Amino acid sequence: MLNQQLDLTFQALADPTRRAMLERLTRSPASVSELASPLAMSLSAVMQHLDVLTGSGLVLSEKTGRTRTCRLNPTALSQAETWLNARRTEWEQRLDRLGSYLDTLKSQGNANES
Amino acid sequence: MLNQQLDLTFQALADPTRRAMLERLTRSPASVSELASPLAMSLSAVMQHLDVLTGSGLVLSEKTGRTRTCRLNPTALSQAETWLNARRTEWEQRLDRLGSYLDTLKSQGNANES
DNA sequence: CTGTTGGTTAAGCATGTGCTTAAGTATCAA
DNA sequence: TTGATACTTAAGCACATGCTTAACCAACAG
Repeated sequence: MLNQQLDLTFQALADPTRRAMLERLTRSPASVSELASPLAMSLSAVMQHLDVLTGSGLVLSEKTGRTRTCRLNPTALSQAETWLNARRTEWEQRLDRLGSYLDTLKSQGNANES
Repeated sequence: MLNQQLDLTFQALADPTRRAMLERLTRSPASVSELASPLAMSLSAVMQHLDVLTGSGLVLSEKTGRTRTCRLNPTALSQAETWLNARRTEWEQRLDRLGSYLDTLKSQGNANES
């Protein structure tokens, strides 16, 4: 299912540490220890966050020598953005329809009201 | 931090049942049992999902008589959308700055096969 | 008043999440 | 080869999550 992808993406985005890592990666690719250095937790914990991020597809990484370089993958990001955008758009369209419906009611009401 | 709001919002969005409830609410407001009827779980479970949705601010509800009517709150939605948009935009700006460098990297080392 | 409907609350349980420490495995440098 | 560096894996623990069932309360309807 494609929805499973959204599960993983939103779940990954739900943690402030992981969002901080993503914000770091929007500036430039980084190694695991570069990602870890500003964070007040063990390297192992950062690795586990990184697993969530790569598991969701939000982050790609490859290893050269003994360092792993991580970078943002915008595809998964824009998929989540698309879902949110669709919801907001549908909601606004509904509001528009409701608006004109209310307008109709109003003019009808003027005719029907005693 | 105001980021706690993002935690709650993304956490709420990370569950397929809750996203289904939101999609239902984009069409029209609904009562708790209307929200529950297409879902294969107890009313109590739906209530708990609803608590998460209202707790994140994504859904507003008010009770009249014995029925509670729920409706979408687009504000929290667009806040999450804004965060995603900012990340993608920053990433694209970075890509623009480094575009030719990435092309160089690609033609250098990566003999990418199917 | 009596029963039904619509919702709410509480308890319990299995599984998931976010850490920790400890013990690896490969590089790379000297 | 010896040792530091950069990550990796495993185990364990406290707490959160996503359900369940059961009991409960507050409108209505008859």
